[in-house]
Amino acid sequence: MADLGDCIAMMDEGIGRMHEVIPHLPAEQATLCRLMLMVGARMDEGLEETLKPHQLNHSEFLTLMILYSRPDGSSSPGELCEFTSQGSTNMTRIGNALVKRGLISRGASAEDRRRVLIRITAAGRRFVLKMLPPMFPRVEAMFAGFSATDRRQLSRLLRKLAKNLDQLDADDAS
Amino acid sequence: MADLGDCIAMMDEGIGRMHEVIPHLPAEQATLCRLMLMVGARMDEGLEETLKPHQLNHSEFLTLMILYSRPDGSSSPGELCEFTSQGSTNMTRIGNALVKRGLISRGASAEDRRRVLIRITAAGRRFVLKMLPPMFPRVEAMFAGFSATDRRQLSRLLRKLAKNLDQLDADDAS
DNA sequence: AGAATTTAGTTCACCAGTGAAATATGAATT
DNA sequence: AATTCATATTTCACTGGTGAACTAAATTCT
Repeated sequence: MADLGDCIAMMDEGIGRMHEVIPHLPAEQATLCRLMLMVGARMDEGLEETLKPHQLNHSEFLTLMILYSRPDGSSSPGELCEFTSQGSTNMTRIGNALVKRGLISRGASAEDRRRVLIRITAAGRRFVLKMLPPMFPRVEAMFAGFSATDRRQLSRLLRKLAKNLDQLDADDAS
Repeated sequence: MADLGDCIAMMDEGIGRMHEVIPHLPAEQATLCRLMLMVGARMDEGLEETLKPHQLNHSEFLTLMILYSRPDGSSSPGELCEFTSQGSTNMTRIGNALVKRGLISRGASAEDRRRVLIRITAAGRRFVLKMLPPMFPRVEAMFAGFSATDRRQLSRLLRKLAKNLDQLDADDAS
């Protein structure tokens, strides 16, 4: 796998040269944009790699974590789609996969029988409790050398960025 | 498309509840991790959306931009793989697509005939110069409300995070 | 020089995810 | 009761990307 540092160096040079040719290019913002994309993608790859031994992919993992973190351990496909940013087509497949492994159960809701009720099983909970702790050291190592202030700042800036992105999406839609 | 703000609120609650059950969970780092993944993914979606009218996907765009930003406008598949973080298989397909549209040219290298020389064409340059400027407002809007300090901080923190990720990958490999 | 190894790219078969359309069913509105 | 709307699933065709096997050229090692 290529070094992120190298990719970043390449990008800095590249954007620098582009900026000379296209003076009104917002170089600083473009750089931040590319940084986010690169680092985000690399984190995703890392996570996917971590999950592989457990035979899970990112969206299955996320689905399971949402269910686990729910007070009642349950949700509906639609809601899971929303919070995992997955399409319903894919959520059906994710559900199939997790049901087959016995980590979740799927049944019709009592009140509204259009709805499907998805619930994490006892085995699912055990699975999460077993697979999660070994991931902690890696997550901590990612932020090695980050002061408490650094972490607060990063959190603040990412949330601010998220808000701007939501605003952009809202503008597009209208 | 679901609101990022909602997803983030969900995550904050979820990680909070998990933290009660699993006290040694590194909640702050996990939150930062998820924030990066969510915001990164959303930026990726936005970019993909922006590129769709031009019939390009992210990796084709990136490939083209790297070539454009090169002093001599040329590179090799292997090098492009490295900096786009793509596999060679996929780079072959990207090349096919861009050649078919006349945006790049592909030929055997004179010195080393295993190598393939990829070069952006005049049409490719015109294409970039035409499609790029309309993207600037969006990039600027992403960082609306970011002070100069905010931007510097974010850049610093992302680069730091990148360094840690490289370190982790290096450790894994050894 | 000749064999073995390494490097660069391509081809092929596959997987994960998407978007659209069809189906089914229940809920809400009138 | 009929219409409209909401929820979920399935199927199908498609995109983007990957791993494994393969080809060809160059480099290294006797």
